[in-house]
Amino acid sequence: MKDGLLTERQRVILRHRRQGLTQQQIGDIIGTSKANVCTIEKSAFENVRRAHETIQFMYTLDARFLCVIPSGADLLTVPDTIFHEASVRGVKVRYDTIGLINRLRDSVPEHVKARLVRDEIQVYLNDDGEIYFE
Amino acid sequence: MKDGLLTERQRVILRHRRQGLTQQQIGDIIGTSKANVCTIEKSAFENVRRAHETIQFMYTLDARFLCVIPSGADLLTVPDTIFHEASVRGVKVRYDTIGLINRLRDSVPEHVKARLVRDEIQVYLNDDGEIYFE
DNA sequence: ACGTGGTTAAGTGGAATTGTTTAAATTCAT
DNA sequence: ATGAATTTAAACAATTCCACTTAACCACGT
Repeated sequence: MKDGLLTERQRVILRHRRQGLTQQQIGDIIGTSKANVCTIEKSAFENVRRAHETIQFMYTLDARFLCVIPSGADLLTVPDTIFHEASVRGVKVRYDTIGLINRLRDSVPEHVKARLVRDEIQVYLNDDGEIYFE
Repeated sequence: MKDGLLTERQRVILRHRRQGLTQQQIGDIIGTSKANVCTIEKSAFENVRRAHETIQFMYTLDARFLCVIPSGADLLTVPDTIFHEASVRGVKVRYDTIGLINRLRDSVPEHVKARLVRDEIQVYLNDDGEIYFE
């Protein structure tokens, strides 16, 4: 029954940082190097990012699988695919073409390179038209 | 650059679970025992709980320390303590007495037993009157 | 050019997590 | 109360994560 993702060390550093202290100052206080403070702070942010991603995933549980975008697809063809699959299921997607592309880029940027889909992407659709990528 | 907290195994089990499958059925599908499915599902939920707690903590970063509720305090005395400390700082709490108690129970249920505060609770206050417990 | 603040990379010891099995215990509907 | 579903405990190997050091690198303002 541990508490959050962040370690005591990570929390302390985030707190001090929010107070405006420099990494060097924090290092002096907690007795370590500025490089170490930097590393710990970085992994703290990484943990927060993963926490968000995890919560995001839980939303996709309420969504149903819609389709898969194959690796190598042209990014600009993705919205039409999604609109079509959604209309088949009788659901109106709550994004337009541009909105969908932006949503995709925000959600799984590591799977997109310019106009190219570099890795296969799973698409999920909510009853209220929300879209999730994975 | 890993993605969320949940492992592939944990995500698959949560998905199948949401589809209504039993642990035995899932065990057959992914090739392991029902006991193992249970364990993995449990640790998945544990991870989700920690994700929530983590982003909850991030909110407290924007908040300032308000006061500490000592272990053994009567739950019903907590709101008045908080209202008083908040008014000293010139901030209007955005909850009434009942709302605060509910907020507290939702936020740190493991620190509350009936009317008794069993473990010390840190209280944080936002500029807009939001309250966070830890 | 120097100092300050921040970031990065490689490596290390120790702690924690994951998936697993086996076996026992518990809940729960019929 | 019988059986199915779920939960728990203990133990284990493999993996991952944490904090840390050292040493270097980048960007800046003076």
